[in-house]
Amino acid sequence: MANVYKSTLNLPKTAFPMKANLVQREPETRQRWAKMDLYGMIRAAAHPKGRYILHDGPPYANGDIHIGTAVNKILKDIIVKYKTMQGYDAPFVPGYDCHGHPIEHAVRRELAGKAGAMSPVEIRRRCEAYARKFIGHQSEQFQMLGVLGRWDQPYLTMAPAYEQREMETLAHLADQGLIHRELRAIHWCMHCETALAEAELEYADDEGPSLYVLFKVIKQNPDDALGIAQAELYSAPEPVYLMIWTTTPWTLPANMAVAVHPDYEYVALRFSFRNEKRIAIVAKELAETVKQAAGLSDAEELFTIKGEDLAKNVTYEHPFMGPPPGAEARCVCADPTMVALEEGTGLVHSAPGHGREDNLMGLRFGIPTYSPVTAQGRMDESVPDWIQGKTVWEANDIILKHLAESGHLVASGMTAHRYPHCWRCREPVIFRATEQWFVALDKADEGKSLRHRALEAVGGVHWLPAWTESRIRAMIETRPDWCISRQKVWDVPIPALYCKACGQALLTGDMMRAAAKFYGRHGSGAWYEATVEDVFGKAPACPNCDAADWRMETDVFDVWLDSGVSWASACEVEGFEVPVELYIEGSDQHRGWFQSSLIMGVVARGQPPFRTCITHGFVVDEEGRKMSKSLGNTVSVLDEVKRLGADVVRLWTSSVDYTCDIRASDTLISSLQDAYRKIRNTVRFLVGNLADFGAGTDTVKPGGMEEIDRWLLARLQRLVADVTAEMEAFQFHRVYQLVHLFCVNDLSAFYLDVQKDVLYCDATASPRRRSAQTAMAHVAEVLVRLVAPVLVHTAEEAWSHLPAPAEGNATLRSTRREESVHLAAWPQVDAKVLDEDLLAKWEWLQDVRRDAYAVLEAFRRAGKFDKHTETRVALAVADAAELQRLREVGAETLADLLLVSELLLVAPEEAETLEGEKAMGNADDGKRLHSATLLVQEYARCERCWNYRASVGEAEPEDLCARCRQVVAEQT
RNA sequence: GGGCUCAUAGCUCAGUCGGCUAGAGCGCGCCCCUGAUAAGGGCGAGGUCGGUGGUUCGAGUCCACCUGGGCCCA
Repeated sequence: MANVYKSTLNLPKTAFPMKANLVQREPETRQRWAKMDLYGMIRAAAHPKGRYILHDGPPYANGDIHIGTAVNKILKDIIVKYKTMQGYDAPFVPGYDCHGHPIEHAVRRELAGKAGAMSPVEIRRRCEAYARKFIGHQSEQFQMLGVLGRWDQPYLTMAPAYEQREMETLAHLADQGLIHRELRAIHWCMHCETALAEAELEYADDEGPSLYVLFKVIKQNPDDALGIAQAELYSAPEPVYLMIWTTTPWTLPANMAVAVHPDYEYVALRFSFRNEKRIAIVAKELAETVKQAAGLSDAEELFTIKGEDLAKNVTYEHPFMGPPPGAEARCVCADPTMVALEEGTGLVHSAPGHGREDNLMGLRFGIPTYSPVTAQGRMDESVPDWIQGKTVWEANDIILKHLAESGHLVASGMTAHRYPHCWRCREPVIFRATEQWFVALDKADEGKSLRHRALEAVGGVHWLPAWTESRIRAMIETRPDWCISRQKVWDVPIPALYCKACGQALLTGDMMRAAAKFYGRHGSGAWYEATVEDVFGKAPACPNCDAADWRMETDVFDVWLDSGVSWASACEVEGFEVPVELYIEGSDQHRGWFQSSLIMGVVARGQPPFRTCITHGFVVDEEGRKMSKSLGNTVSVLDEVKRLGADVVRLWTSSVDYTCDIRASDTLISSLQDAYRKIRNTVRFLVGNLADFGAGTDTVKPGGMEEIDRWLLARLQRLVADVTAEMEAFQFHRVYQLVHLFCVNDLSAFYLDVQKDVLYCDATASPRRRSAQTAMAHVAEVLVRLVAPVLVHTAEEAWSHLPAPAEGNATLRSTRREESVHLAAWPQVDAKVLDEDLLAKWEWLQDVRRDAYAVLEAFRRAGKFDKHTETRVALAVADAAELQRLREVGAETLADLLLVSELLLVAPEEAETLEGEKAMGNADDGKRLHSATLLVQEYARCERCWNYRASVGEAEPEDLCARCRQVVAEQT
C-alpha cells in the first residue's frame, strides 16, 4: 500500500552502492590512482614528521605470489599507508631477489642438455630474462592487492648499480680479514654440483641403511698400555673390536677416527661370531639395545672401561682402507659433543670429510679432512678399486656386502631418518669437503669477533614480538661460519684470483672495490669474458711467489649476500638513512634476511640496518598445518582476490594476529565478507543520511548539539585514540575488532537505530536533525580514514561520496577534501570532545536499554506486539538511586532510546497498581530492572512516522502526530 | 633429536598484578521489521580455557611434564 506521506520523509539517498562489486570496481580505482599518479602525489605532499622507511625484503623472482607473500606485502602496505597519513614521508620501494640457484636451476632444466655447451654469459642472459618475466608477474599481482609503491622502479639485486654497491659493501669483509678459504665439509648437491647453504636445504623423511660395523683394535703389549684400565683390553685372548653404528656406509672409506664420550662407561661384550668368539666395545647404557639390534644372543659382559681411558692411545684397523691419509693411525678420541645415548653404540664413526660435527672434531684433534668423493658424488681413485668410480649410493650397497664378507658387519637393516635434500632438485645431499670461501664468525685477531659484534648489535634493535630477540640471538650464537661461495654462474662472481704458479688464492678489499667499479659499468656477468687487466688494471704480484700469472675465480657469491646488503644497495643509494625504521618478514628470515642483513650491517657500518624488526608467522591451513601442494591444502591468493576482492583479503589479513601462525582457507577468508559488508553499509547509511547536509551551512556548533550526538563524537574520539594506539603497536587485528565493534554496536544497533526517527521524520533542517547530521558527517569522515590503510579501495570509494566539508568547520579536522583518502591526514584525538563522564553515562544507558530489551522480548515472543514503537511500557526499577538517575535522564529520552511510544518509570510498588501485562525482570541477576509492564496502547498511530502519539487526531490531518503535522505543513 | 614458539565457544580475538559465575563480534538457532532491503533490529544456545600433575585459601593466568601444530636447525 503506497503511503501518501512517504515522499515527505528524509530517507537515505546516496550514489555509494550497497553492493561492493569489488572485483570490477577495484581495478577501476587503481587505474584512477595510476592516472593521477597517486604515489607521486603522496611523495610530493608535505611530510611534517620526516621520513619513515619500511625497507621491503625482496621476494625471490620466481613463480607467482602466494598467500604468504601476499600477507607480507599487505602488512607492509598497511603500515606505509598509516605512516603516510600520520604525516611521514614513507616511500615504498619494492625489491626482487633475482640471482641464485633456483632460477639457474630452472633455466638449466629448460635448456636440458644444451646448457653444457653454453657460456656462463649466455646462461646468465637467460636467467636474467627469466627473473624479469616473474618480476613483471609479481609486480602486477602485488598491485592487484592494492599495494602502493614505486612499482615502475623496483630495486633489483641483479642491476649493475646494485651489484656495484654490493661489492663495495662486501669489500669491508675482506678489509677486516674475515674472508678466508678453507677445506670444509659442507652440504653438497652432487646433482647440481654445488655447495648448498642451510637455507637451501629441505629435510624430508627418508629411509636409509643402518649397520653395525666392527673396527679391530690394534693390540698392544698390556704392559705398555696406559693405566690399569686398558690392561684388560689387550690381555683378552679374543680379538677386540670397536662397534660403531652408521647410516651412511659410503662415508666409511673416509673414516679417520672413532669418538667416545669421556664420561660414559663402556662395556666389553663377548659373543659368538662366525664360529669364533669376539669381543666388542659398546657403551654400557646401550649394551642391551645393541645386543637386541645386532642379535648377539649369547653376549656376556666381560669388563667395563671408561670413555676417557678408551681414548688413551687406542688405535684400530680400518676394515678395508690402508693407513689414514695424512695421519699415522686411526685412534679413539674423547669428544663429548659427538656422542649421545639416543641411538647407535656410543662409539661414533668420524669422517671429517663428510660431516659437519666430524669436521669440527677433526679441527679440534688435528685430524686431516679426507674426502674421497668427487663433485659428481663418485668415489675417487684413492679408495680400493672395487668402489672406485661408484656413486655414493652404489657404494652403500657394495661396502655393505664387502663388510659382510670380510666379517666386519654385525648386523644391518633399514632405518627411517630425516635427511637433507637440495631445495631445487629434491635430490638427497651429502657432506663433502671442498675448498670454499667463508666468512669467519669467530676470528678475533684484534678486537671482537664478528659473532660477538653481531650479538651486541642484536640488543640495539626493537624486536617484535619480543621473544624473537632470543631466537635470533641463539641462532647467531650457534651458526657455523658463513660459506659464501657457490659453484654456479647466476650470481655475483667472486673477484678472486689464483696464482697459476703456486696456487695461492687472492681476494682483497681493493680487488673487490676494483671489481665493484667493473661490475657497475658492465654488469657482473662481464667477469666471465674479462681479463685480469680488464677488471684490476694491472695484474697484482702473488704475495706468496711473486708471480703475476693468474687464473680467475669461477665461483659466485651466495645469494644471501645480495639481499643482505640491500640496506646499502637499495636504501643508501636512494638517500634513505640507515638504519631504516622497519624490516618486517616471516619467521624464516631469522636465519635468512634478518641475519644476513644484520651481519653485513655490523661489518660495513658497525650497526644493524634496522631499528625495528617485526616477525610474522606462516600461513597454514584451516587445521593449522603447513600448506603444501601435495596435501592440496593451499589457498590461491590470486583466486581469492578474483573471487572476493582485494579489500576482503586485506581485511582478513588485518583481522588475524600475525605474530603466530595464520590459518587460511576459502571459508576463513570468505567469512570476512560479512564484516566487510557491515562496515561498508554502516558508512553507506551515514553517507545516505547526509545527502541534504551542507557542512558549511548546516553544521551545528558543539554547544548546540543534542547529548546523544555529543556522546557519539566522544565515542568517536575514544575510537580514534584506541585505534591509533593499536596502529602504533602494529596490532592490526585489534584495530579490526575496534572498528567492527564500533560499527556493529555503537552505530548500527544503537545510535543509528535510535536516530532514524529524527533523521527520517523531523523537518529536513530541524536543529536536532542537523545536530545528528553534524555528528554523523564527522563520524563518516573519520571512520573512512581509520579504515583507509586496510580497505584501500573501499575507503577511496566512500571518500568520494562524503559530503563536501566546510571551510573552518570546527568538527572536521581537515577543511580540504583531498583527491584521495590516502592523501588525507590520520584523525587526531580531540581531547575536548573526549568526555569520559559522557561516555560512562551513555554506556550505562546502553546497558539499561539492553536490559529492557531482554524483558520486552518476552512480550514479543508471547505475540503481544511486533514492533517496539507499538508499545507503551512501564519500567519498575527496584533500586531507588537507579530510578532517580533514570528520572533525571527523563522518561521521554528513554522512550526514544528504547524506540517505544511511551515510557513510564515507576517504583515496584507502583507497578502493582498499573493495568496491563507484566513481565518480570530478574532483580537478582544483576540487572537493573525489576519488572516491565506492557500498558494498554491508548494512542493512535501516526501514518507518517508510525509512532503512537497522544497528539494523533488532535487536528487536521487526523492521521498525523503534532510533529509530523507541522513538518508536512511547512513543506507545502 | 635440539632451539624458539603457539593452543581460550564453530571462526577471529579479549581476558592487566593469580580473585571469573571466563567476555566480545561474527557464524548458528528462533523471532521482529519491510522507510539502510542481495539491508536493519531483538533474544538465545554455544567453553572441562589442548591434557596431566603441582604451588596456592583461590589457577585460563604461575611451575613441571605430556600431546598436537608452526618456524629454524641437526
